[in-house]
Amino acid sequence: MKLNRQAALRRHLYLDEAVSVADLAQRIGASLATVRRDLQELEAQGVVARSHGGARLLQGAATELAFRLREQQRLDAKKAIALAAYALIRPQSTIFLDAGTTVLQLARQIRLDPIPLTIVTNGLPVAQELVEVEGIKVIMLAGQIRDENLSLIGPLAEATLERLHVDQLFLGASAIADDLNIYGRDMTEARLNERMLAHASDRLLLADAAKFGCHDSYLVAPLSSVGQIVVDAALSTVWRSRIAEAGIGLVEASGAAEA
Amino acid sequence: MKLNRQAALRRHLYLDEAVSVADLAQRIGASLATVRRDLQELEAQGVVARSHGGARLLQGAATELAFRLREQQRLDAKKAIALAAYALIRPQSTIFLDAGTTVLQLARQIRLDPIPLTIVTNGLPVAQELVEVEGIKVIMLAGQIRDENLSLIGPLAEATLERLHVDQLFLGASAIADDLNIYGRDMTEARLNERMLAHASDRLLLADAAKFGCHDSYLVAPLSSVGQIVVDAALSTVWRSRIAEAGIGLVEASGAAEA
DNA sequence: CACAAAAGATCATATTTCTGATTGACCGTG
DNA sequence: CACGGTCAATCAGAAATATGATCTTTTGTG
Repeated sequence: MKLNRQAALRRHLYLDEAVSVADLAQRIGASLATVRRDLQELEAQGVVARSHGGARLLQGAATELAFRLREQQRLDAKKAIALAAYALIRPQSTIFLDAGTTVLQLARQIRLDPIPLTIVTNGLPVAQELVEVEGIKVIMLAGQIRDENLSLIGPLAEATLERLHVDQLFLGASAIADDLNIYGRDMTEARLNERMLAHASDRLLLADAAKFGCHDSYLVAPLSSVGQIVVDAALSTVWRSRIAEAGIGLVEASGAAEA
Repeated sequence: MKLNRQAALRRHLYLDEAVSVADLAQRIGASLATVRRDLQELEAQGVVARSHGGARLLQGAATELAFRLREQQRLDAKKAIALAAYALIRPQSTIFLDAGTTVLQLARQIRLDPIPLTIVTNGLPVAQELVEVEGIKVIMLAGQIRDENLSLIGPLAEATLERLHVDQLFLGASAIADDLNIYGRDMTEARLNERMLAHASDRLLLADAAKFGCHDSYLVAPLSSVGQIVVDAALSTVWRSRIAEAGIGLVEASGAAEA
């Protein structure tokens, strides 16, 4: 009850930047006193800043919230894809996990059912997930932390990459456009992702159906530079044939994913 | 109440490896049912494994618990030292924070009262603390994650270091022995710490009084390789004069420094 | 300085959570 | 198969927490 309410508060604050206490109380259906108390808590957590009459999200919390939301989008598809990708991992090998939300689900899967592996990643959440898991050795790239998705990027990350080679690369993507190219949201991260491709024997792209036919700002690499694509069942036949024409392997995640 | 009890459970499990439910109930002063429920929760959290009659800590949780305990030890002294060190930071500069628990307190202090800085670290908890803090740019070293304190170590970390130079280095230590050398608990990390010293203009050692006169396994560097030492008020006069003799600056943390 | 809106404090009620006892089910052992 | 020990489920009382109303204090505004 309380948590729902606070989540609703966050959502409204995220949507509206700055909202009055009275507004929030009305929208959520709680008393002014309760909203104030909730805002107090959120303030103590460093999520919001309060002023007379209202409150607004702190800049840091906004990006964190956006990340959480992105993580929840098409969660079932992501879990299904992660499960299919999990089946492709070879024990005792070295794999690379990038910093996307789909790949994060793969990390969760590995945590739930550990396989002896060396895992290289540039994603803080991925590392967090796999730390202290039995049989998993985690190696991180260097770099500057990108707040938006807690990835490590930049020259230092690329330099670290130069010293590594992995058996399998599991790559996420922001968009797979109609021109058969993979696109990303951040320039430096897109460039890093492109470099990753050169340092892996097998290259797998993890992308749910909604990513296909979209576009984003920065080119990562042509789709043909990956060997296999793991998608959920919702992918259109048009795209299936396109991928087949391009000679890229397609792995379809079966059904909905449950624990 | 409940949290205290569960903390007590963890502690007993940490001390005794495997303990019977009846034992735990008696030691903690709760009913069997309560202990079982608590163990259920801890099991769901992945902290313990239960078997008929008792429970034991999972290997991963043990190291995490040890870290938490270490973090709590002499917490007041660490906070006081962190506060004193905080005052020495110059805005707009680039500083290095190592992966120790004292330095982690410094990171907390910076988070509470942000200064525009570029912060380089090899500690995951430090990065976690400073991510998304206004005005702070966080850069991580590469490397393998060491479970015991979530630090990044190894050849990759050292290689990253080669590309960096910072204005100030804030170094923790496991022990400052009578031979006026700094010692560490892990060989690879000790070596990394030694390398850090070469890449900083100012070198500060953060250590509470209890660290002096102790010994540990791996040599980091001679004490004289740091320019200043930040300690709490409890440091003995013997050590004060020793440090003065060695020509090393001493910064004393004011305020509370009791166990 | 006066006014109104908002925030804080206090309190009684409602709700949730926690706890230990009881019961019956489920092992493994002799 | 009987037995001792352990576990899960259920329940009722106790304790903690959440909530909204009311009242007082603070804050911002003209």
